[in-house]
Amino acid sequence: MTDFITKDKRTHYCGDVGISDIGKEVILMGWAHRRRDHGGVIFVDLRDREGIVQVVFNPDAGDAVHGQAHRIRSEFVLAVKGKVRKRPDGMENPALKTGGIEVIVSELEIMNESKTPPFSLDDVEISENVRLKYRYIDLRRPAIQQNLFLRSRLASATRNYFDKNGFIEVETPFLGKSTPEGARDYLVPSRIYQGMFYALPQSPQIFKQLLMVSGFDRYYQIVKCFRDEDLRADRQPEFTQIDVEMSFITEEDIMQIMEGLMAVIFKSCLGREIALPLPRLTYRDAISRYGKDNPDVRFGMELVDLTDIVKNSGFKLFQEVAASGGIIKAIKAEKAASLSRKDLDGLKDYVAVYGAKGLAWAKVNAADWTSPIYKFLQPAEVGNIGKKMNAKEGDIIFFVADTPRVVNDSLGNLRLHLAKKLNLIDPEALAFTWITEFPLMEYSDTEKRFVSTHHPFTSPFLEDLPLLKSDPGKVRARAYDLVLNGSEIGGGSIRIHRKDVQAQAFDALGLSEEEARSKFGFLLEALEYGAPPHGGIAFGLDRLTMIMTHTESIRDVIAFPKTQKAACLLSEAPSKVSIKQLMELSLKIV
RNA sequence: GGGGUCGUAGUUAAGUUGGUUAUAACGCCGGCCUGUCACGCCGGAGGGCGUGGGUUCAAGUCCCAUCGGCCCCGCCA
Repeated sequence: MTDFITKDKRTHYCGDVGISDIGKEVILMGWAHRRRDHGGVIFVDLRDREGIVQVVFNPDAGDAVHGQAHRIRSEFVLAVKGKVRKRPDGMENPALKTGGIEVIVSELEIMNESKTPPFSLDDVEISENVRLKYRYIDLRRPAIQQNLFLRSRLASATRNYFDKNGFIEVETPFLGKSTPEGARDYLVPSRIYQGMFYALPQSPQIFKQLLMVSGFDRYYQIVKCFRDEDLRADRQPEFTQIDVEMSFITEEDIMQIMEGLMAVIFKSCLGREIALPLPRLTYRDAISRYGKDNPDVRFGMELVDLTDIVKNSGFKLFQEVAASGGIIKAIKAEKAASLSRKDLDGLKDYVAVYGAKGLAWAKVNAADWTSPIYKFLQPAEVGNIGKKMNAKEGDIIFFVADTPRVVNDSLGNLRLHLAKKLNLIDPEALAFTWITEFPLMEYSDTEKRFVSTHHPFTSPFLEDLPLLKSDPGKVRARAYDLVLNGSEIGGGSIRIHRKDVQAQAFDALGLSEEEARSKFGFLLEALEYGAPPHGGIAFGLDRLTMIMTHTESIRDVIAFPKTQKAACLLSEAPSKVSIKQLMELSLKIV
């Protein structure tokens, strides 16, 4: 009897056995992916993380091998010893990396049996609740394993890059202090201080700034962050950031370092070259041309402002919107004849989600337009619009007239929607854009005050400082986001390093000195002890992995993700806790 | 907080205007089979339709509530 593992070590991964191993005796361990039992000869596809190889059980191998092989079922764990053989002529399987060879088994151990799995690893369309409940089986699927391997290589390349460039990785606390502003905190009750709570970090923001005050100069960390907000296809309550902070630098230095990181990551993980430097767009231009601050620039179809052309239009709606301070913008879908009348009407519902009360469209013909609004427009208007939009026969123009916010929002999203529908996006393209000059703060209708666009420690442009009191919405921030293929993959800023400027910022945010002192007192005090000029950035590791693996869901790049209701179907978290636990924390469920 | 969509054997789905014992494929179990690779052939088991109410002579099919998966708006500095 062979003593697998203790004496006979595995010699190869299944997927690594190849032509060069012909004639060798190998020892393989893995899972029975599929069996084909012919009564006589039995074939088993043996699978491990590196791939699949066909192992063959011949009747002449004896009962201890061939007899046992009849018992093998899906996902049994096997160890086999055997000789690698070139497959007989015409029996090769080109679909398999190892399809040129097979292993003739001389010894077999069934190391473990398996219940019949709830789903086949080959089925692609298993409902997600089943997949998540049996995540450990789901994670056996090669496609997901590939995602996690790439994620690991990405993290490794990142650490390597920062190590080479003089950065130090420092761990910051998970149990911290709840801060106002920003996302809802996950809270952790304190046993020792009854009635008090820690908060899990939304990001290590303040601590990394303190590390700059301490003189570490260049910090990075690959770190979990927690935000108790509602989930989306690209949002999980716990997610991973590549967090960076540097001292004695400007925006340019940070952007340059991060562009280098992107180049290294894409080169080492995917073999792709990134042309540097990366293109930039101001926030203002991004909104104006794409309607969003995370524009997908893999295709055109930019937003065109028609307000001047149609403000005196025969179409009353355009006239009224323009008169009341609104704007009229349009996008042009080229050669969009494939869109039916029904499609066009359906798009109305699509933009309604973003607050648009209507969506006008116009099919451009050789001499006129087919459009519900054509009859209201003067010929000169039609001509000017067509000219400004460079419209050609077969194009379709979409108009939205509303407040700037609604117009940009709805057309910006419609642009994306149409691009997908019309197949305008090259799935292999990598379109990076830096977005700069964000507004420092925006007015919040719900809070009835100005709130930070980025966070309250973001430095304003010095020349805009005087506006902080008079017109806070106009102050530009020294903040920057990196957008890749329409997804915000990172963002950061130059921080305020002087206490007096920080106080002005808090003041503009409506935070009193006492409030600021009680919430951020330790940071304010630190700024008084020789804080260097500093700034940083944080990247979303999960989103970056999504783009690199072409996955639609963040759950496909996280080993054990939460559902949209923030539950773990595998472990059944969250769960009730015992009265005893509650008592220790002096908590009562209301 | 709101909108949409889905929930029927282990899995993926079908299920007519409510009407006998709820279909299929794959999987599973048993038998046969020495070159398959989605092996093949023969036979078989398996669910009462997410859950709880209601309407009806009769409910996967209609109504109400509720639970859960997914997508979106709000939210996410």
